[in-house]
Amino acid sequence: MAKKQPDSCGLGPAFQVIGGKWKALILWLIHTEPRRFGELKRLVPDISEKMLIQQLREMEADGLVHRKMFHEVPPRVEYSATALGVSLDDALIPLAEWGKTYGDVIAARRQAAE
Amino acid sequence: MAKKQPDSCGLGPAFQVIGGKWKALILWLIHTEPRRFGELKRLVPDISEKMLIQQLREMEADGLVHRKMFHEVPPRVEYSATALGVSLDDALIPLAEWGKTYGDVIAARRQAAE
DNA sequence: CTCAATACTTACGATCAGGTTAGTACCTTA
DNA sequence: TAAGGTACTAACCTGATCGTAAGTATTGAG
Repeated sequence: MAKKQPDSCGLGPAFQVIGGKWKALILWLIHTEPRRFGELKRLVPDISEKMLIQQLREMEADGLVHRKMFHEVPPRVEYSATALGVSLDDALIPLAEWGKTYGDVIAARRQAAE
Repeated sequence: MAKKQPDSCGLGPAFQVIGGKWKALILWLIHTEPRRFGELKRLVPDISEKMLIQQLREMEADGLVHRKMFHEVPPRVEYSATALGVSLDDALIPLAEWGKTYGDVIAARRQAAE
């Protein structure tokens, strides 16, 4: 679970639910279409299975993600974003835009400072 | 320094510069008017001096914050947001709005799950 | 009768963000 | 002469976060 965040201006709760290394990326991947567990694993090759489930479970507990299991012969589970999850994803768009615009500047600056 | 973030959709760089427990709050406090070190300390009473300087230095290195020192008798330093810092702050507004809107829902949900 | 595929679960260890406490140098005021 | 305000700096420690590697249950294919 994410760290305690001080709160003024409402960013605290937001960072609590979306903070960490993987959650934003996972939410992004499921925010339009449902994805299976193994599908997500393939889409995010650097994540371990443990982390993937852990993050999905936490997001499910926070109401951002819906989990639907099919009782089939090879087990099958689909994860999708809830309305709350989609709203959060929308709120992240400007930040993503900022990153796309200034990411290179930041990277270069860090490179130079190394 | 923030954790390595995987990047697609541009959120990686953004989280790198604004991630962590204090940076967003600090940026918020200086994004309109310059603030002195001690002023920030008073405004964020729970932060330790070490963390405050550390975060300010990192944000300065990332070009979000400008540091101006006055060579005066009691030393004096003012921190202010650069144009880049202000643009990042703007990009955070929708996320802050989301937090203000759904923060209570999340908190209640976590309370219930405890 | 073993093997592969699915979606997990568990145990352990490493790493890193964050916190605590103390100390620095400068000058002013009492 | 001692205390206090300013803006730091440094050493050390804890605990959350993240990663690695292995094991689980089910069933169908070969």
